[in-house]
Amino acid sequence: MTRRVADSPKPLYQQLADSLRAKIISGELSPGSQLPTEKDLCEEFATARQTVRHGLAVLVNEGLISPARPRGYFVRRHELSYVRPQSEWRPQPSSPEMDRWMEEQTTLGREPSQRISVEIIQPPSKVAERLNIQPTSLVVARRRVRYIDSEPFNINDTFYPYELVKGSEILNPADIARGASQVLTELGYEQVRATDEIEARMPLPDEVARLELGPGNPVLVHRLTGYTANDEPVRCTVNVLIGSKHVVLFERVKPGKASL
Amino acid sequence: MTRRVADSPKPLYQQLADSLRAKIISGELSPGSQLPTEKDLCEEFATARQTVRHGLAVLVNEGLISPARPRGYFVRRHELSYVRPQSEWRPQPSSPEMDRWMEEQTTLGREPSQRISVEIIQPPSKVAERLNIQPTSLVVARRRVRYIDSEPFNINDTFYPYELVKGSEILNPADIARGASQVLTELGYEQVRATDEIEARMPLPDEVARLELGPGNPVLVHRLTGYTANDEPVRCTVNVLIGSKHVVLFERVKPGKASL
DNA sequence: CAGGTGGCATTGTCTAGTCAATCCGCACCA
DNA sequence: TGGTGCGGATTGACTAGACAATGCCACCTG
Repeated sequence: MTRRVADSPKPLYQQLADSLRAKIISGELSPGSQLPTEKDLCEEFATARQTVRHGLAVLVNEGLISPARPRGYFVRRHELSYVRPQSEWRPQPSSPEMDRWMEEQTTLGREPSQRISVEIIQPPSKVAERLNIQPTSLVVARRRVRYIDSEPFNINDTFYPYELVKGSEILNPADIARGASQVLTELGYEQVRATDEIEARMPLPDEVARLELGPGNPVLVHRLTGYTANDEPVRCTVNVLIGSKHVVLFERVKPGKASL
Repeated sequence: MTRRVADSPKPLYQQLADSLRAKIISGELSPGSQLPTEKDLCEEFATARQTVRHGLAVLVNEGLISPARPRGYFVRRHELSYVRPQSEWRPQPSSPEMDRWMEEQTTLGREPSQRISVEIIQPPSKVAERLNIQPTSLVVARRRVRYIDSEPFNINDTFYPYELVKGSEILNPADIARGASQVLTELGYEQVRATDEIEARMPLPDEVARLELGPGNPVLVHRLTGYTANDEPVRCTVNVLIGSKHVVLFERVKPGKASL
């Protein structure tokens, strides 16, 4: 038997999703609060459990709620941190122990940590294009997963043409306090120009694994290519940021106008 | 009866999703091609239709496939257009008939169109913050939905403090060929500085409606605030870009280094 | 040949159940 | 007092069906 009326074209699971979504957006159900259980919703909407689950799945995939088995469904929290790509040109961090990101997060009262690994590989095609090299030539991939309060925060993979950085500190899978771009400068490849490409998509399986993501969690992909004064690309960084945790911020001044 | 073996902890619907996802990523199933029907997959995986549908739903929500009822499921295409926020400082468009975006798209051989509406409202809280005004004061909201080849492409809503622009051309819900920021300059509020904030999230219901989005389609939100030489905010633009169709591009030069 | 029309394959919605997995708290025992 | 184990509530996985809705295509009709 179908409980849908001819006049109401919307399927029941959509009505359920709409109803709960409205409560979440209006704030009636605030972040962190618990939703009614599936059983309760079955009774409220006089329907089978599968239909209720279908409606809840819609909201899960919209990133609005997440199930915490077997405690129930909860409204998700969204706390955004700013990412400022331009800050890489700023003065060096004061502490020689930590890189810029670690220092920033510590200042904000969080507990940052990161896992670094280094590989020598053939570059992914998008990276090869941006570094202007053959896909068969070698690059050094410096891969980082960064954590805050032991929760995954973002992925930060930087690719350098192998010929440029061989034998340098960059091959060492440890923190480089003064920054990898400082090392590049010392090697004679100062990065004076950069392009930033930013896109949004759903994560790939390996990203899901590395960032421990569930459904309804898009990622912000920030691809940064750095060039020398001769317009030679020296590095390509691929940042994969969890959408619900990051905002990327740029500041621009009209050409010809005095900057601050 | 459960067909899951004790050794294989993955549920069947995940195995199905993994199997098809691998074929899509490897290219065995190329963009635009059709997947096996639900019935075929039921036989292949020896399972009930609901389980197959569950597996397919995973891929739909990952943005990899989309169902075209009743023809079957197809691998989604992703074609990205570049968005360059910095180009607003560039010389004016040559044609007096079209604004910059329309002209760019026409040059690329596409058929752009847009729907413009203007309202005078109280600003959303995020906009009020950025314009540094009370949430109860009035703003002019110039709303645009842009289409390419009659498919929705992005949303482009700009908010101006009402006091700044009242009586001007900006209240007119039509194309402003020389650009709205030129009008602001003529009114004595030249925008010489801007900040860009970019985030990724799943779309809200009104965005789903305006952009005709299905599941698995994250959006890129680009929030642009423009300031005068006195650091007064003069406008706040909220661009909602369909993730699978846009890349935002910035170019930077290290301070103190000569630009091109 | 143009236009309608009906059948068919396919996906969409929904039911009513079973059994598994997980976490939490409470009762019980040492 | 402190662990320890058990049970209950809840979500997760899956089955085997029914009927609706949609778009396409082949066929019939004028």
